[in-house]
Amino acid sequence: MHNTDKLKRILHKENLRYTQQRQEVWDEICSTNEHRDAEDIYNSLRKRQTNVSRATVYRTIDVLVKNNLVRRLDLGDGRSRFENKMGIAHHDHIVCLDCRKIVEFMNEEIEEIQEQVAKEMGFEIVRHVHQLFGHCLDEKCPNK
Amino acid sequence: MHNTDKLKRILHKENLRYTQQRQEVWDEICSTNEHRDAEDIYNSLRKRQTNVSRATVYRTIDVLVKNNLVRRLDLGDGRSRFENKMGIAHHDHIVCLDCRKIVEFMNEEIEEIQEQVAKEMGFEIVRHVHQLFGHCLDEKCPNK
DNA sequence: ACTTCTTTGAGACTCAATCTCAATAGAGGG
DNA sequence: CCCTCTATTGAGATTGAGTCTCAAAGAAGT
Repeated sequence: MHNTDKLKRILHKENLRYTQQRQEVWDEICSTNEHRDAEDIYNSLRKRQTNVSRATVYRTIDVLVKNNLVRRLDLGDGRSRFENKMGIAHHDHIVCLDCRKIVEFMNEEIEEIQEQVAKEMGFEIVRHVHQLFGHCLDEKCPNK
Repeated sequence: MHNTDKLKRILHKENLRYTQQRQEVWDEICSTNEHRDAEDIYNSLRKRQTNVSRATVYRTIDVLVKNNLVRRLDLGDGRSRFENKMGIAHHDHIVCLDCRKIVEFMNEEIEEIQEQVAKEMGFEIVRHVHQLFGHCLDEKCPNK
């Protein structure tokens, strides 16, 4: 995997050292496409005997987010979720209020209009948050 | 002012009592169109000799938000902002990363497309969050 | 006025996230 | 390979927004 190279590159750029712990955190984040919070990631590491402290998990995630290897997701419930961003196209999220399922969506038209709107109002967009909350029509969803 | 009527109506609907403190909090929120957090509102009340406890401020805001008199805004910085919603049309927000200025925007086209997208993905939207973060081109902005 | 039930306030508590600082460990030079 | 110079780590303390507790105060109906 080139996960190691990628990590080494950004650490070097940031004048940070390549350490076992940072590699472990990055590996763990790359291991799934779920939307996990820092505590989940910390627990997954412990479960496989990899002891990285909570502080290091948080610190490493910050570096990864800053360098666009990871995306921070704020769903308004007080803890940040994280998703691996490597080779993943931009998208936003729809969240089911009943089963907490998170689905991704992407609409080029919305992206363009929002860019246009910002321009008209004298802003240069750096990032955006677009989340839809509602009820899914899934059979297995507790609401049905 | 009909602020009193409106408040009394929702308190009655919720089987809650009409109290001086709840009126004070609601009045304070109605007094500006800024996007303030709970602490700001609490401090404003104290400044004008109106002693309402922090707990009551939070509790009252929750009731107001639940009943659509107030909107809760989560800008991802860890504290909720609130805005009076009375007679205010729906809108979303653009935030300047440099001067923290908050500007409102509304685009019917985006609203329609997002509704369409959700439908296609099997969701019924209840609410949404759409925020743009970037740099404003204002002369007075520290970035310039 | 009496009774009942809700609300309030002060401060304790929660929980995610950040900070502290002594001990540990990269990375380059000799 | 060792040494020195820093950066990093981990355990636990701390922060800060928000919530909870519970005794005292206050609505609202009779």
